[in-house]
Amino acid sequence: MTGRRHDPDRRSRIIDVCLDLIAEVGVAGVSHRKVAAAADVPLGSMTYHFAGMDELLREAFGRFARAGSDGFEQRMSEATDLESARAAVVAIITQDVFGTQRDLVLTHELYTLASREPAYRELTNAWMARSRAALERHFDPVTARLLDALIEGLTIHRALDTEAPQPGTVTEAVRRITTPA
Amino acid sequence: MTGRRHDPDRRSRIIDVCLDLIAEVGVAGVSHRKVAAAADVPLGSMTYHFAGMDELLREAFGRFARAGSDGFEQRMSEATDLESARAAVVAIITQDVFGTQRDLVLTHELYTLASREPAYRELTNAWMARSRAALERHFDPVTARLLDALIEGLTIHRALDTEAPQPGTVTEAVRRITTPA
DNA sequence: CCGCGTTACGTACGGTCGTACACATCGCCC
DNA sequence: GGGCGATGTGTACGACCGTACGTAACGCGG
Repeated sequence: MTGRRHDPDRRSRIIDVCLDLIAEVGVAGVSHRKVAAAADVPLGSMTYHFAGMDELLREAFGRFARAGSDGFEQRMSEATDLESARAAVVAIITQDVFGTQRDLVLTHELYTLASREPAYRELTNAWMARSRAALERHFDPVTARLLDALIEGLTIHRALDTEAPQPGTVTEAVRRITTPA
Repeated sequence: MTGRRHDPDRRSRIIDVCLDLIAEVGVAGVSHRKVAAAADVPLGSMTYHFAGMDELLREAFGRFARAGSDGFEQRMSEATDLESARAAVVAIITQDVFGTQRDLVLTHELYTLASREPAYRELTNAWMARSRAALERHFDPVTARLLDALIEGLTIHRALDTEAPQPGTVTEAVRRITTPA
């Protein structure tokens, strides 16, 4: 039971390093050998800890999705009224969950996998469900759904657009979407 | 006797087949050999027609982006007033540009590349610029920008969400975004 | 009809990949 | 202390990869 020689978080570290590597070279460029080298573990550790590349990828993106979801919920839970809820959504879009280039790239990689393979779609579905639930604490279901889509779209634009976005644009979009007829 | 010798559209066919293959197995799963087999051309044709994998991918996604852009412009050009412009946007989201699973997957693959490599970001930027210009024929610049983001977001949700979307949701979203204070 | 440049192809090479599997190293129990 | 499972590692194998390059098939001016 106690027989662990070294490095109890090795498995977890491999997963983290794998995410970093994906952000850098893409899922396409990741290999057992590169992850092993980056995590400074022997190649044999890869097959020892993970049944195959799929298992590693699924665990890595599972962790990533859960982390994003947690940040989202946290941010929304701090809002108390309509105005602060709107502000929370703006914060999520402009600085929070996808603030870094790393997270933006990882999000796209995950979506790409999800668009083709059902196993990954479960991850994105769970993520979207949690986001919507968090939004529904402050908005009606239809608005929550639309907001969720808007967040997605504005995030992507922020990721790909080269020209800097207007500061008030996001605020304006959130205001319009959260203003029913 | 070796047939095939003269085949003027070969290069073009390779590009099309490459897109199909990407949709099926992802950029990660594409190789010169697989494309050659799928297009029924010898392996040597790959290096003959394309300097390398990058060139093939860039041409393929260039064609894809231009096709999507064309459809977008066409659809918007048919609108004559505010109401028909709104309807055109709804049509784009729900049935048109990303109507097929193939196109959805390809869009994500392109975004993933663009999020990491500037060469592909030029493609997505040109695409987004054309979309915005088409929208600005009917909407003010800020609204056009927001609409563009909304289209992106709703499209992604349509792609990944398993549960069927409410029919009126998209219409409602477009109405809200295109209704300034 | 004949060279001959252009176009296109077949193949072979060096490299990276995932993974299996023999083997080393440890803690524990007797 | 000595065997013995459990835990972890090093390495080798076969598959697949991109690409370079020698060579064959063609069109055409002479």
